[in-house]
Amino acid sequence: MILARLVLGLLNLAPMTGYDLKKVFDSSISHFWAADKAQIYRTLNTLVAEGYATVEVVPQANYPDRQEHHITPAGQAVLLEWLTSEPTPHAAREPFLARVFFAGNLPRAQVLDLLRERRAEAEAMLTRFTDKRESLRPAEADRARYLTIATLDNGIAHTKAELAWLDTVEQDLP
Amino acid sequence: MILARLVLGLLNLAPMTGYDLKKVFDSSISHFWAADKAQIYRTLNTLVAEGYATVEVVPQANYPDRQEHHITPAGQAVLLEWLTSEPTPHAAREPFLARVFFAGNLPRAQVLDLLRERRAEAEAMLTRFTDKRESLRPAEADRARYLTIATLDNGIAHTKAELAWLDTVEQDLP
DNA sequence: TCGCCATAGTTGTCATGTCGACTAATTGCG
DNA sequence: CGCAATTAGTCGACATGACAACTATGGCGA
Repeated sequence: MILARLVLGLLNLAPMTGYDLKKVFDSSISHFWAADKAQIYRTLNTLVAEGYATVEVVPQANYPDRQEHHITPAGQAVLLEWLTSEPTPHAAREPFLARVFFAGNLPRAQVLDLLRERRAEAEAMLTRFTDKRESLRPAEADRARYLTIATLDNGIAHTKAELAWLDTVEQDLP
Repeated sequence: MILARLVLGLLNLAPMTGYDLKKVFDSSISHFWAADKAQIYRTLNTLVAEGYATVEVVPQANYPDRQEHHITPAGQAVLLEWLTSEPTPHAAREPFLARVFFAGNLPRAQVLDLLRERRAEAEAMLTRFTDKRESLRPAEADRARYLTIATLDNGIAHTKAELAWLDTVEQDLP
């Protein structure tokens, strides 16, 4: 489970509850990973069962108890191992390109619709990414911070590449 | 099932067996979709059950019978509907970026290793893509052909963007 | 006061993907 | 001659993901 590695990575930065993790996934991580709430909680359970994390129940005054999960040394070991292991080649899966591939029988106008919808999506993504990027601007001297920002820059670069591709296809489409 | 749509798209180009489909997926489609053999055969079964495809058994002299699957008018209808329907936003999932995000504690040299492995992968992809692109060069006047080539160009554009991103990260990494 | 929102987490079910083993005939290579 | 590869397809089991419903509590605004 790769999600287990990501969760360990986050727990390594700070102890967190499943609820916290979900929020981090939806904010800082959303540009390269999406995680289901139920999946996160189940992953935490397996991590505890495997000894890669421990739970500390923190009572709160007006809110439900926090089940704070802490990474263990064993957990840090598998995290490190994951980071340095051979990457398994990522299976391509691009639903939009699938549509484009089969859109040959459609009238030209409908193909252009398809492309314009994609453009709208890409433009929305680009503004989201650049906005976030602006808010993160300072402190690039430390490596960890530089790398997290670099993942955002990666998203920005790819989104721009997508827009440039759309430019040429919209122009040249016979 | 989105795989069902892709299979319908291919059956719409020509009647095929599951075996044929697998080969097409692994050659013409591999740059944007990966499909498991078992999954393809099961998808064909459901397509037949739903009335979107029919089977024609074609005996062969020296090889096992071919179970040629043909798209039906109903199948063509759902294919068309898919092509023109709202695209469902694609959940981001980039294992490599996940590693980069958490690689902050690693020594600089190991981060560079990670990046160089990625570069090797990207360069291999780029040559595969451009090779295929060379072999496909002529006949861009017809829209269907243009679009299938455009999906390849999309892969090339993104791979180049990835390499450019790697250039700057490898240079600037603190 | 009613209902919604935020906090925090659980459970169930279905869909989809993944991996590997298995059948079976034929062709080609060394 | 033997063995691997190609053609063609099937089956079972498990992993992963997705979606929704459900339990609780307390704060806040209309």
